[in-house]
Formats: sequence, structure tokens, C-alpha cells
Amino acid sequence: MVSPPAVLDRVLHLATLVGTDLARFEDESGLTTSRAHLLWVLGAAGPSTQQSLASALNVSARNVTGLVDGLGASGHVSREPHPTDRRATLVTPTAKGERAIRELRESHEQLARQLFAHVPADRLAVFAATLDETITAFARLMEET
Amino acid sequence: MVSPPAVLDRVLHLATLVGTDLARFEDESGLTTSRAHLLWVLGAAGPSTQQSLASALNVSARNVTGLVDGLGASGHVSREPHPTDRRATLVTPTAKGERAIRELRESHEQLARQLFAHVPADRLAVFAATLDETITAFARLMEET
DNA sequence: CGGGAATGATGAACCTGGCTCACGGTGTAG
DNA sequence: CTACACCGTGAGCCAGGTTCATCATTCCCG
Repeated sequence: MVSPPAVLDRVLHLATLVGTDLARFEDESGLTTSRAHLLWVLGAAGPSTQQSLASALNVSARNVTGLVDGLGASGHVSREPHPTDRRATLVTPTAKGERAIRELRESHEQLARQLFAHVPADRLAVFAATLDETITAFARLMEET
Repeated sequence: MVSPPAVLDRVLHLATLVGTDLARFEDESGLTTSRAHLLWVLGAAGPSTQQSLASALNVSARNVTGLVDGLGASGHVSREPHPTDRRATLVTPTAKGERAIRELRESHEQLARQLFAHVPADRLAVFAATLDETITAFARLMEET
């Protein structure tokens, strides 16, 4: 019999390990977690207004200003005028930013492949399914509250 | 076929959800994440020097000073003289601190039970085993680097 | 036993990542 | 044209981290 709290601990343990790996990546690339996160979102969504980045990252718009300032200073993104709305700016990755996004993706993929390399496909499927159900259970739990 | 990166994403997703739940707990109890974490460790290890807390939390000793200051101000812990080493202080939970630690444990256990309630025991066992193997794989990966 | 090195906690100064509130510029619906 | 809504940002705050320097104590070795 496996005790649920022990399983939860394992999940959290794995998450912190992945976080450690991300930190290593950041050290190498000179990015911080939040800026890497912003770049990640930018890579997924393409050039975006700061508002949309704020809601995607689930932080305040003011905070995005600061992150974009930092990424601008390090040459990863630039602020381009929005083609139709003169209030907004389009945060756009530079060549350096694109490269960082690509490395981020590759690092993520490589980590995932290495982590699960030893797990047979059928067990990985069970694993993923259980995760899905658990996430769903969580969502239901949050709604009730 | 389940793609490894997608599985990794699910793990991280679940971890952030759990993090959200922890944040809710903090709001209710007036604690912050780091202080709750310190209390958690304190509950597991019993009265400790700040040094040992620092290494358990993996942060600088200086930082622990600040966290203990905060927890002291909110009445969760007190600094007691170390019985044999007059340089050190023993960070000790007060009655209020003990209560918070108990609530922390209960909340954690309840969450785990609710999350995995719907998962049959055999599948949970596979899940836990896969997690263990993955964590081990990770440790091996880190060593090589 | 005595003196130099290690250790435990903290003050000072700094950075990042968050937040809110206020404000100026722009868009848009009446 | 006027009012309202929305985008970005300045100002100011807090928590959580860091390093470096300092002081008291402990420990160890000659």
C-alpha cells in the first residue's frame, strides 16, 4: 500500500529537481526564472502586447514592464510599435532571444527524454493518465472551494 | 505513444497546482511560503540551530535570521539559548507554532488523500514506482554533470 | 595553557520579483 | 466632442534572496 502523502512528496520532489535543472540553465544563459518564463511564453505565442503577457504569466502588467526592461537590456527582446494600437507595444524576440527560446525548448525536451528514457511505453502511458486524472481531480477540488 | 515532454509538462502543471493550494493555506494562516517551509522543517527536525535550518532549507544562514525574525514577530517561534554552545540559538516553535505545524501537516495529508482518492491502489503503486525511478534517473543525470 | 583558525548569528548593502496606486496617452462608443 | 476604458509606466512598498564584514564563542594544536 502506497500512502498518498508519500506520493505527493515524490511529485514535489521531482518538481524541485526539475526546478534545479532550470536554475542551472539560467546560470548558463544569464536569464532569471521569470525572464526565461516570459521568453518561453513569447516563443509559444509570438510577438505579444505586455497585457497579454501579463495575463499569460499570471502577474501584474506593471511587473511585465520590469521583466521586459530586463530582457531588453540583455538584448533578448525589443519593444516594437503595435501596428494598429498606438497605446500598445509588441514585445518581440530579437535574434538572440530566438536563440534563447530555441535552447530553452531543446533543454526542456532533452530533459524530458532523459528522465523517462528508462520507462517502458505502457507504464509511461499509465503514468500520464494518472497525472491527468489527478490534475482533473484538483480542478474539481478548486471549483468546490 | 505519449511524448516525454508532454508528461514532464503534466508533472510541472500538477506541481504548480499544489503550489497554488499552498498559497491558499498561507493566506489563511498569515504565513509566507518560506516561513511555512521553515516551520515544516522545524516540525520534522525539532528545535534546531539556524545553521542547520539554513542547510535544510538550502539557503544562506543570513536569510534564516530574517525568516526567524519574522516568525518570532508573529509569535510562531522563539529563540532559546543553546544548552551547550553559547554562540548558537535553538529556534523553537511556540504553542502557536506547533499548532501551525500540525495544520500544515493535516492540510498536506488531506490534499494528498483528495488528489489520489480516485486512483486505484495498483495504479497508484505503478505511479509511485515510476516517480521513484524517474527521480533516481535524475540523480544519476546530475552526478554525471 | 595560550593563541590562531573555524563556527554561529547578525548588521549593512544590494538585487530580483512581486504588489498597488496614480497618471498620461490613446482608442472608442455615444 | 465628451466620457469612459484601456496600455504602459513612474513611484513606492514588501518579501526573499545574496555577499561581505563583524563579533563572540568554541575548538584544536603546539
